[in-house]
Amino acid sequence: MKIGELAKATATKVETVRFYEKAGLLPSPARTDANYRSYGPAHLQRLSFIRRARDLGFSLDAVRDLLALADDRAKPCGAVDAIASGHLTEVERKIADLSAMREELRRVIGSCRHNPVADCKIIETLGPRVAVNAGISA
Amino acid sequence: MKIGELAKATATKVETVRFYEKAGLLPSPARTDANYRSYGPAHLQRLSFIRRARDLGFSLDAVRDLLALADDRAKPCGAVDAIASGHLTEVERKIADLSAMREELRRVIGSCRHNPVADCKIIETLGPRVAVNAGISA
DNA sequence: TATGCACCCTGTAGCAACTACAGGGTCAAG
DNA sequence: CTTGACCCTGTAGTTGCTACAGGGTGCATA
Repeated sequence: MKIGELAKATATKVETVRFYEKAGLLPSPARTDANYRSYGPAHLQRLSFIRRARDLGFSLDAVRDLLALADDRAKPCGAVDAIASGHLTEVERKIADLSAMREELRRVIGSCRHNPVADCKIIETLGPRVAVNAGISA
Repeated sequence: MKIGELAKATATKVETVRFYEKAGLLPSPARTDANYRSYGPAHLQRLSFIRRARDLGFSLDAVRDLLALADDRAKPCGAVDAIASGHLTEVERKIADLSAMREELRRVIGSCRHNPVADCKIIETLGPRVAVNAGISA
């Protein structure tokens, strides 16, 4: 399959596919006589892995690690586990942050309708979270 | 107060404060004789607003809009509301995605201990989400 | 056969939002 | 009077793409 098809199949832009190749995440495929990239099912598999991992918030570096581990199928699973565990912690933190944010946005949106900005709670909501213990002189 | 104090008070790096100034988010402060930036409480207020909004995932553009609206306190609240609503949708999507991810990570971490990578579920878990309706010939 | 048009190629430059120097100046303490 | 922590400007790097520019390929259609 050609790059455009692969891109479509994985909801990726063509440029991004080439970017992943240059970044060493996706192996360079065979080329046609016309120098077109020619992908097989393994590439599709791998790119969908990459996309999904990226969607799930793994950095390209983390994806690289994961792929390396996936390729070396004899190795014990501990390393994968470590990456995933580290990531889980991060994900849980993000969820907590975003949940707090969601509540504030809801509150803001709920309290904010049809009022002039002067009465808009968003400014208050977002404004006054200053670090206290910093010894500021003004 | 000097830039280092302001930075500390808002958990921001000095370079980032200067970056916000150059980006038009934080007004240029007065300077001392030594050409040091000299900030007042209004700057502290505004920077804490910026930091918090950024923390909550607003883009610099959105923050700029928010600040403009906050400055022009006569305007109706609708525009603020629109920005916040748009952002809420995004946040809810992110939370949903991350929650799904958290569940998968937990499952993976639970099932993956002490096995070789060949039996590691993380690869399966991340792999086979391919768009179906794309008319691929292989 | 020609001539579009969609697709492919490489390479480089740009985006957000910082972050990190390099190469200097300032100032208070010891 | 020097040492060290701070400040200044400016530029270049980072991540993860995205968007050209300037060209080549392949297939249908007039």
